[in-house]
Amino acid sequence: MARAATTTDAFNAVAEPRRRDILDALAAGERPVNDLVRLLDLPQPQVSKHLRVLREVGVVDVRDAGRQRLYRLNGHALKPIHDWVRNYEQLWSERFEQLDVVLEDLKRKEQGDGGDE
Amino acid sequence: MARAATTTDAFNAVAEPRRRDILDALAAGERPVNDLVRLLDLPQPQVSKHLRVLREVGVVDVRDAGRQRLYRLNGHALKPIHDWVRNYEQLWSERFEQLDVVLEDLKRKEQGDGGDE
DNA sequence: TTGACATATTCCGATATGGGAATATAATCG
DNA sequence: CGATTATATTCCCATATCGGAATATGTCAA
Repeated sequence: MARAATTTDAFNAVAEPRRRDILDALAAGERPVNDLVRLLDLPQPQVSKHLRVLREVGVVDVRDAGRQRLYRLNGHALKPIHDWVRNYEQLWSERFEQLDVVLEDLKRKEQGDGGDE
Repeated sequence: MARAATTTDAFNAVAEPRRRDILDALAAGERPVNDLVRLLDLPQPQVSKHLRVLREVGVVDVRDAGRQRLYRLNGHALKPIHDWVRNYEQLWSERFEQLDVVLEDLKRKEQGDGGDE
């Protein structure tokens, strides 16, 4: 097998920076494809292809509006990513770094206890 | 160009579920490779390969210990993912969903105001 | 209908992938 | 030293990718 398809997951879909850019642009609200083309300065077919991937993973929804297709963010599909990475948040939070300092202190004290050195 | 290398980003590195499993296992603390092999029930070469990717992206660190190599999580490298996805958190938070209800109410009222219907 | 606009799909090529299997490197033990 | 343990690397292959270019589909307007 090769690398998992981009349409497997939100994780895989969002690994592509252009697709994150698209989502960031859609955060402001529903937009037609050409809006995104202008905003991101990408060829239209590329944008359509990226949108297809995002749609297949459920992170965007589409709505027909005359000859336009309005894309809208569906944040729910990003929740698994958030839920996963959230477990590591403490590893860089300030409070945790403070805790680190305290633990270092304790360790040093403990060692001081053991010997007379 | 093809898809971005897995070693480009934390985003790309972490798109592979086995690599997330490895990180989850390392969350409990430093571990030698064979521990991971047993825990994840994967062939040892695979684990080593995944670890290489994770190392290149900086999400794990290694330390030599005799004939073992102890891998340790480096959460900081995951912060960009957290920072990005965090902006969307409100889209599925309960408070936001409550707000949605309120906004719907307002809209309905407004429409009721406009006409006599 | 014909034309203009908006979007989607298809074909192409270069590339990196993850898995399997085999093997290489490195460190320790007797 | 040779044997064993722990880990890393290499080779092979099937596959999906992104980008570019061209083209297809769909919708409105005159």
